[in-house]
Amino acid sequence: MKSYKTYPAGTSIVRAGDPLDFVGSVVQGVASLSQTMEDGRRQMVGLLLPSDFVGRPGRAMAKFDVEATSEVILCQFNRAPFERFLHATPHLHERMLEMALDELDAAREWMLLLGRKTAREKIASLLLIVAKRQNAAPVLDGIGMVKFDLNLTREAMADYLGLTLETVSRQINALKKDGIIQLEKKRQICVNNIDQLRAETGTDFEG
Amino acid sequence: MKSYKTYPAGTSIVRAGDPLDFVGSVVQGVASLSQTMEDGRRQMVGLLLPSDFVGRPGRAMAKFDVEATSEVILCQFNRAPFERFLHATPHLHERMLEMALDELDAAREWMLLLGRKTAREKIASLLLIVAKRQNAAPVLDGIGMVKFDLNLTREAMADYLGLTLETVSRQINALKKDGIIQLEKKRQICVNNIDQLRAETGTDFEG
DNA sequence: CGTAGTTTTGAGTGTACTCAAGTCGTGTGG
DNA sequence: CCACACGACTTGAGTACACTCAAAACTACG
Repeated sequence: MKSYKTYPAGTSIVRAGDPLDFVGSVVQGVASLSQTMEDGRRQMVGLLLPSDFVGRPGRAMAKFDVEATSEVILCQFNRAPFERFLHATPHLHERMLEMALDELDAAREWMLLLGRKTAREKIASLLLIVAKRQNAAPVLDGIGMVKFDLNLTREAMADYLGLTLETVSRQINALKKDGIIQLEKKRQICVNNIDQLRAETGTDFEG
Repeated sequence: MKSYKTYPAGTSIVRAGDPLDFVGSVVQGVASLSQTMEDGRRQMVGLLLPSDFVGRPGRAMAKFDVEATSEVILCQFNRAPFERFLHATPHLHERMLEMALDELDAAREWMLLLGRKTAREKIASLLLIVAKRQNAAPVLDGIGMVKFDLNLTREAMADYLGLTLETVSRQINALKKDGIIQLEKKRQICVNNIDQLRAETGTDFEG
């Protein structure tokens, strides 16, 4: 019933429309949930980090693509036995409801970003979110200096933010030129002052 | 514990940040769930039609604005007794989980619209969604002629689609000039051929 | 008939897109 | 060890789609 599986970076975990015979959760790595239009336009609709749930109980068909952005370790459960267990454990529904509602809130905040924020605000918001999730404690310190890895290509960021990869590149370099961030190794971001970054997101909390 | 309340069109039902002491569901009318930035930019993150749930069990503070777009009748439950009832009725969690997951899917499809669709595709998608929800059966008939009311101002549509009201107006009139739709009374839409409209959405299913 | 709200239309602008070339970094094979 | 190739990233020039600002037309209502 339960198994661990490793997916190399860049590979597909599930494709939209495929039968989906398992559910699971991310143990390690970064996976993305996305949607693609016939002409190739792509929109990421979720960033799956460790502890995030994959799949939907009660649905046999995948609705979105799931891809391993970095190498991903997934803890998988076969769907049928998992659902029997779910029904035998009423308390679990409550926990899953909590998780679904949290994701729904996050999706709605993302809608504000996609619909109304400028390219610069989108980039700043993404950096702030990733900084928060990867590095929860230091964000709160007084000086506000934070360093973290951004395990996403420019293209993945673009798909997440509803931009082109060129615009992502230009805006990241603009933030760097303005002294908001520093780049050490292309994918490693150093934020000098987290409040300064927050001011660039356009919104107070989240971003 | 349970009561019905009527909100006139254009009034606020809940404001983000306010204490929220009830949950409920829409009985009649159209309400909107939205977020506003300090400088006034606004993004609708949900369209609440009859049968849709309002509020989040377990949270005392509203995270989004809820407004009556048309006159709205809400069936309300006080939060504390509702939550006691929820805990005494484990089966209810399952039902609420289903609803939350459906909303999450809808939110994710909306993210594709906001991030990647053109103004024309956005309008066509909105019209198709409202047509489906208000008028489920006729959408499926052979000829594909559908008539329905669009109880939204141009501004509300703009906030939902991440556009300006001027762009909404221009695109609606463009669809009319191209013979995809007809306008009877500004807010009443007549779709000649639903498949033609679907072709304008950029995606297969939903829109 | 006048006023306020909504919608349409016009003209000009700007942000992000497209297309294209060039640079950097890393891994491979001669 | 260097040459090369490949992918990721950067940078530039030109364009287009949607935005902004402004005015006019339509609607509803007192």
